[in-house]
Amino acid sequence: MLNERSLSVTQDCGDCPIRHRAVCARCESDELDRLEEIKYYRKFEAGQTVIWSGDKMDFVGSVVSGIATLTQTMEDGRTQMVGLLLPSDFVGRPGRSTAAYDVVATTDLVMCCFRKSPFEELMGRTPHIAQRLLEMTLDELDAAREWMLVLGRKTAREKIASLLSIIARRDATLHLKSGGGGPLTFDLPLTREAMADYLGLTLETVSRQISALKKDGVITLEGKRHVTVPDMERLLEEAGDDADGGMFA
Amino acid sequence: MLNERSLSVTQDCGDCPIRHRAVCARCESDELDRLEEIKYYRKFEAGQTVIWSGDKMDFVGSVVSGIATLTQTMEDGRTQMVGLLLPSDFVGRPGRSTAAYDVVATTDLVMCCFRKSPFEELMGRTPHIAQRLLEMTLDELDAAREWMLVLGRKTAREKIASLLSIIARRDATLHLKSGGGGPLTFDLPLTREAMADYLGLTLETVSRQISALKKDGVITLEGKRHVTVPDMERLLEEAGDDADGGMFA
DNA sequence: CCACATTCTTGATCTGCGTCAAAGTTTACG
DNA sequence: CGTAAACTTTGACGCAGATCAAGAATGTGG
Repeated sequence: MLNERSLSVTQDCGDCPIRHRAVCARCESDELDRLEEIKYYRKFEAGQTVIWSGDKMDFVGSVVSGIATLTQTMEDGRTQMVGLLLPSDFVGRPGRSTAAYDVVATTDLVMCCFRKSPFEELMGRTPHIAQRLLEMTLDELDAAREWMLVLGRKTAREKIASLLSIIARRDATLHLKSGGGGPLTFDLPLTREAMADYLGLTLETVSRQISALKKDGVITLEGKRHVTVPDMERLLEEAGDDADGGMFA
Repeated sequence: MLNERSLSVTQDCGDCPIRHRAVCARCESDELDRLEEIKYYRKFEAGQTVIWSGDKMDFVGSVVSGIATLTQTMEDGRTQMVGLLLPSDFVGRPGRSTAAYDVVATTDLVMCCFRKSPFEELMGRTPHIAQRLLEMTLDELDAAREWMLVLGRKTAREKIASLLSIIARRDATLHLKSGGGGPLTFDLPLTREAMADYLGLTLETVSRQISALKKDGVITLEGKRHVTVPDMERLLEEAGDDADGGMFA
């Protein structure tokens, strides 16, 4: 999910997504990569569903490129996004055989998968992998809890600002831009509806609040998706975090 | 946090909370228990703060008895509970030295703690512990995501019903009551305000919705805290989950 | 280049929940 | 046992965000 640690792993991983440093960054071994026989790629087009909640899931894997979402849906159709999967993020859990969420590709997506049972075996033999996975899972747990605050207590405007902050920060990390005061620029990888599902809002409210932030000079829009943030501090204030501490401490 | 797996561990643990089966349920070893020199108990009274967000945290540990909450607070005082710690639940994370949340005892609380660095060392040597911790963390992540749906998409009434369902189910598990149609009975371990903080509501709304559920015969109240659920299916419907599947599938 | 589907914006109106206020109930303590 | 503190309930009212509705912008395939 969206958080700094898993992103810095992406950096580690460099342009070599095949070697699973995301999972095995700390150990010098390449055991995972030797497991050619249980490793395979899967490609998805934007909009395709990777797996449905409740389906049998006989693999685990990580995102190589593209973006996927994890969503939960109630019978009456209300949906809540519970995670955003970025390159290097891991999906699936050892010890469970069915998917707990719908996983949907929002952009074209490449995943690198391992058949589950050999992976589990490997994990039993290789303490580093379990430890690395634990670390990543703890990061995701922190991100999920961060998001609980956003969902439970923030206003619509703050929610939008929080999401934009996170995306801006991710992009800054991915592209190694300076953290200093200069303007930041990025593309929204999500439709208004997907943003609404992430934020627990309606797409109309998302649209209105983005317009409001634009009107107030917090952001600039070029087209519907390309965002410029002239002053990151300002955006963080709008998000309800203190400028330096808080969410990104 | 509140979920079935960590609770069933409490069962495993029986009345022997000192042996950390919660962490080490699968392995036959008792390594953790041999580490007397790094293990110590801490007791807290209801209302006491175990640790403040941002404080240095040089221990990890699990709850032996009582209940604690994890909360996040914004500068302006808005607070969101992000986790409920029940007996056998684990606090603290290997690899991080400061607390990410306020941890507060809501009842009298006993925790069994380990100094962090020896624990981490042990974890490095003992794959089962890392694996068990991973499993517990994944359960917590699922619970957190479950809660994101509650916070983002459910109505006040559904939120209350969801919380009551979870508490009822936990109690049923702890006391090994039958899952069948009979009435369930339990005490609320939280004030209205704490419930509000968990649900992203105000305490007034919590109070009103509890009154409404009482009026509609979904629950019965004796005093302010003792709840009877005549028909669990009904409560689950009110929570917006299908009666059998959904949240507790 | 045009038709048609998506996605997005904006407006008008409605409503669930928050806010403010007051009083009732339970618990704790001197 | 009596008084204060903490917790809970209930009411009146307002507002943030949902809902309903209509277009505008953008993209896509023929």
